[in-house]
Parts: sequence; C-alpha cells; structure tokens
Amino acid sequence: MRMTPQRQFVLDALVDLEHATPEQICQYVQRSTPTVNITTIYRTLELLESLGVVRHTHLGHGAPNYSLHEHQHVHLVCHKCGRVEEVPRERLAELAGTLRDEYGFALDASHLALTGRCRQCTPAESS
Amino acid sequence: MRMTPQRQFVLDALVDLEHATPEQICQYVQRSTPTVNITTIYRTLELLESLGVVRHTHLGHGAPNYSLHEHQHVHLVCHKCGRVEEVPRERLAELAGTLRDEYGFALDASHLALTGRCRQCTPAESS
DNA sequence: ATAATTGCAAACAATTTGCATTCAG
DNA sequence: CTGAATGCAAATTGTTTGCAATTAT
Repeated sequence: MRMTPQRQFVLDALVDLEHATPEQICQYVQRSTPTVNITTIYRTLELLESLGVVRHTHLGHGAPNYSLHEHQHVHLVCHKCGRVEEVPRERLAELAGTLRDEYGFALDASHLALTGRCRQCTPAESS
Repeated sequence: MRMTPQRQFVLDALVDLEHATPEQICQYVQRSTPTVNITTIYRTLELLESLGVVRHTHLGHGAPNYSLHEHQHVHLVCHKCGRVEEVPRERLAELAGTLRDEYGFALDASHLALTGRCRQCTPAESS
C-alpha cells in the first residue's frame, strides 16, 4: 500500500469533516484538487475501512456516512427534521450487555444509528 | 384513497413475507399478477407508510425493509454473515428512557437496526 | 519492467419522475 | 367527465467495474 496524495486527501477530509458521505468527501477534496475522481474516493474508503482506519454507518436512506475509526459515537437521527445528534457509545453499555447475555450478539455501538424524534420535533412534553 | 387490487397485493405480500424489500415484494406480487409495475410497489409503500399501515427499516446497505406497522421488533444485523435476528422492542425500554431523559430524543425502537456480530460469528466466548 | 494506483466511461442497482392511459364514481 | 391510480420509459442517485494511462520502485 502506498500513501498516495489522494489517500491522504481523503484522510484529511475525514479529519476535518468528522463524518461525511463519499460524495461530500469528494467535493471537499476537489476544492483543492479538482482532478480527483469519485471512484478513487470510493476505492480509498474501501481500502481504509479494510485497514480499520475508517468506518461507515448508515444513517437511514441515502449514502453511508464515513468517519475515522477513532471517532466513535452513536448517532441519533431524527425522522422528522433529519438532524443528527451524537451520543457517546458508553450510553449503550447496558444494552450491549443485555444483547450479549441474552442473544450472544456483540453490539457494535459505534456503527449504529438510532432513529426517532429529536427534542425539537417531539409533539409534546409530557414529563 | 381507493383500495385497488395492487394495493391489496402489496399488503398481502407483507402479511406473508413479514418483511421484504420493494424488489422482493414486487417479485412476490408478480408471481400472481405479472403486470404490476415496481413503480406501483414503491408508490403503494409510500402511501401505506404515510397512512401508518406499514413501516420501513434500513438494515444497512441496499434496499430498505418494509413490514406491517404491527410487526414491531428491533433487528440485530450481523456484520459478518448478514443474518438478521429479531428482538422485542421492550428490550430497548431502558435505553429509550435514557435517551429521552438526557437528550429529549424519542426513540423509535421498531424502526431500528443494531449492527454487530451474532453468536455464530463472534470470535471467542470469554464469559 | 512490473505492480499498484488512478481517471474515465460505462454498467448497475435502487428509486423517482413525467406523462399518457385506464378506471371508478 | 374528472380525478385518482397505474404502467412504462426515462431520468436520477449512489456505487461498481473494465480498462487504458500513469506512477513509484
């Protein structure tokens, strides 16, 4: 594996953007180097993911969201407004324990999006 | 809204299949009525969803998974083998409470897929 | 030279849109 | 007749593939 400029660009983009779709990464990279092709973005993301450097999450419909592997958190995606909130993965520790004990399922808490309604979009406060 | 044959077919398909992608629903419907177009499947699913009759979940990459609204459960999707397990939504009650209290986030527990490794694909048992 | 990497165009899959046709009230 | 619903073809979006050109060793 060679650390080509293109690959560094993708990494740099992820450092700056924190998380982004392939398309967004591409646009970001192309601001400084317009010749970089989106195919290369995809291939680089695949490579970096296989190396464990980046990871991706599906936030619902549409393109997946890539981020540095270090950047671990759970996403709360609002059905209504699409806003994405982040929650430290420790919040899911209990759930992870339950799933492991009862289902033998090793939850990957950071490759995860939870959907629902955010505070702003919740119809009424009843408590 | 008229209860057309096509719409009934989609509903019937979901009753039988429990959950399926638009493509799978289309194939199922076309077995008995080959003239039904996949566009109609999409439009019907959208309509039924807006009526609250069906719902969909994203199980990762690829097409979303539709099911009857009644058919509520949480999906555990295994990264490795792709196997999908189902968990009653009550299992997430505690998490839902935490998210609501701390983030004002109303979790939609049945529109949800959790990813990780299933029992069969978990490298070792350490407890 | 040779093996890896890239860009480009074309293929693909999933979904949506425009529009003309059909159908029920 | 009139609006709703459908089918079909074409457009769109996100992604992958084939292949030739480029690059680092």
